Amino acid sequence: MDDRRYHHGDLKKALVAEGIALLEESGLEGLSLRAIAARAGVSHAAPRNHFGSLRGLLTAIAAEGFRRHAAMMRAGFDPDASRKARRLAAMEGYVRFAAGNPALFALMFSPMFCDHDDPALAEAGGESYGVLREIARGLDWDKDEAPDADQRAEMLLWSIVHGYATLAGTGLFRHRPDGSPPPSIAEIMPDFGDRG
Amino acid sequence: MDDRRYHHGDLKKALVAEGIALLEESGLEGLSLRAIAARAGVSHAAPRNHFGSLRGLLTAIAAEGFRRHAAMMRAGFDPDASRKARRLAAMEGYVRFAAGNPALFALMFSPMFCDHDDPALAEAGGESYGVLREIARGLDWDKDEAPDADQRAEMLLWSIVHGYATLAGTGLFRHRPDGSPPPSIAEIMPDFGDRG
DNA sequence: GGCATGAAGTTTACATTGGAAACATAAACC
DNA sequence: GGTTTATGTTTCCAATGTAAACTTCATGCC
Repeated sequence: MDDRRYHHGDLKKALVAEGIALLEESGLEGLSLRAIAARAGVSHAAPRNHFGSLRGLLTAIAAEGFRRHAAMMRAGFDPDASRKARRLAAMEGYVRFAAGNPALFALMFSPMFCDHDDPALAEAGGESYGVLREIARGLDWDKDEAPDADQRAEMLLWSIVHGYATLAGTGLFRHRPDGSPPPSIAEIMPDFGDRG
Repeated sequence: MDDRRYHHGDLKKALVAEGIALLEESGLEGLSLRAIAARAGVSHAAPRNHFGSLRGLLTAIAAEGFRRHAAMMRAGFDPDASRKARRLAAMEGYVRFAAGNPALFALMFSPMFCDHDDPALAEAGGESYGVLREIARGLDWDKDEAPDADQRAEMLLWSIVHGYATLAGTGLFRHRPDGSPPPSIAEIMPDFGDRG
């Protein structure tokens, strides 16, 4: 294989990969269409053929991010564990992803950079949300008798874990009086019961 | 007063005000140093004297945002109401601010745009956080006996309300099956008790 | 095999942006 | 009254995303 060939082979995948790599090396501010293209060894106009615009490329990157996000949530999933344990494991995966990929995580939830109406992104996001639905099911909290109990349990759980991940990632949580790192998500998660 | 005078008078304040206005008119993507300067009727190099760089200006804008944020949280504060009622009122203020000023809210929490180490921003943010501490005090949840119960109550409350505000603002919460808007923060907030 | 067709990349050009430096104006201070 | 310093302006520059014209190459058809 000649590595100086005119056509790249699978530039689409390569651009997404290089974009993610660059994102974690230089953060969101270091990201640019030209930098990504250079890393992939193509001209800065090449991405246009595959993604239309920078926004399109970022949207594809975000979609890949959601796939990895979902995977990391599922990573600690022990099917034999209690529902409560699996719930916490998934939440910790959520937070671990945000902490390990801060720039990518920020991109994924920024309508400024990526287009949440894009079908591919919506599907990838749905994959991630699916895990959340799974662990929210059966969550027993004080308002469970009402009609949309399920949706509201999902929203509560999502709010807690997303808020924690975002604030922790932004470095806004203060250290403990003794200088140790702030409490983990497990330490602030209320001990909700389970129905069924 | 001649409005063509060379010196502006209070350009510093004007730039922050125009920045916020532009932010809510055109969103974060419409924001630029040159656009703000033009709105204030000065050249694009003028802001440099007061803020050093675009990042400095955005940081000042974020600080003003936090002041308004704190004010809106305090807006529904009835000193005679129960602690629980005040807590919910402040949380609703938090969410209302985010919904009413989506771009400013996003800016305030984006380390990409503003410098959270800036003393002025830190102080303004502290003002906002102070309200949160106030309403978190006495929150009775299942882990309250432990040592840093207070900090953990603050973090939990903050995570819930910030997560909700962010996700709702990004439009990620789905509408109800019947088409009505997603549950409010009051509808998903667990009914924690109060100590003391 | 030869050749049209279109996908995939490159080159060039352009408007916009933030920042830097040199300069102009006015206010403040002695 | 003259100097100094804050405050704005002008001009220039490098970087960025987009667009259009051009090039290369793979594919399908006769």
